[in-house]
Amino acid sequence: MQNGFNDNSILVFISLFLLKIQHILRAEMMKKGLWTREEDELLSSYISREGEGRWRSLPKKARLLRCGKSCRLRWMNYLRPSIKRGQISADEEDLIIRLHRILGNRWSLIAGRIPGHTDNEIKNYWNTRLSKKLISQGIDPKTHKPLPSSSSKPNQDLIQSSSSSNQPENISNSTPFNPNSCPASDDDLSNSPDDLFSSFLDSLINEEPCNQHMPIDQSKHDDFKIFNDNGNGNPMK
DNA sequence: AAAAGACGCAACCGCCTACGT
DNA sequence: TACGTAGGCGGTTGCGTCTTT
Repeated sequence: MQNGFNDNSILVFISLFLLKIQHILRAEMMKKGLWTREEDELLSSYISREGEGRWRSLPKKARLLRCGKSCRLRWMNYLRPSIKRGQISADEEDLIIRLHRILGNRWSLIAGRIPGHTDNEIKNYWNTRLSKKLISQGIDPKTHKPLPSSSSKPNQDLIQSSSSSNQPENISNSTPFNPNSCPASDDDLSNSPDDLFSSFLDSLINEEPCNQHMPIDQSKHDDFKIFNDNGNGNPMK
């Protein structure tokens, strides 16, 4: 070739082009919408054989016409054996409200403390029931403070906005979690940051006084970031 | 009985962080 | 350091079902 290209480079180019076309066609063919029983069985049996992870390559290996994200979501929210998929009890409902008052819309963190229920399930439950329940009780579901007395009746604007991004007022901007303070017991002194965060949450949920805040070492605990984020639900960089 | 509206929930989308190269 | 990929999260959408008219 005189212009700088040889046969090999043309072949490479064509191969890459065909791969791209294949990729586009596959994306176009991806199925959306509700999962069928057959798809659930394919996904479950594949994960039971190969385990979780590698979601992007999973659909092809499991012979599913779904994107990896869709497979992961289906497994995490519905097919995992640990999910109990039942009615949320009154105790759990109370816990969700307490946790939401502390954590805001951090559904995954809330779900982490409600065994057998997923973040999506709790998010839906909050948006469809609990927020309305609080409004009917005269409580602002965003701030967990009493609504203005003039609007004690359910307010449609509030109902609609209650699902939008919000932040807990009482914690996020005032009292950050300090892994070094307020151990629940002497044993906690040797606990991991996760345990300490858990104890911290427990103390907040139970409204125990915790006023021995010490200088904070944020690097010791990832969950600390939730109290210092940028307002969109994701920790600050 | 049928149409319209409301509701609940599964799933999608876009953005982010973590991690490997 | 920059970039690409995978996984995770919260907000939103859209569809099926239920209720009301």
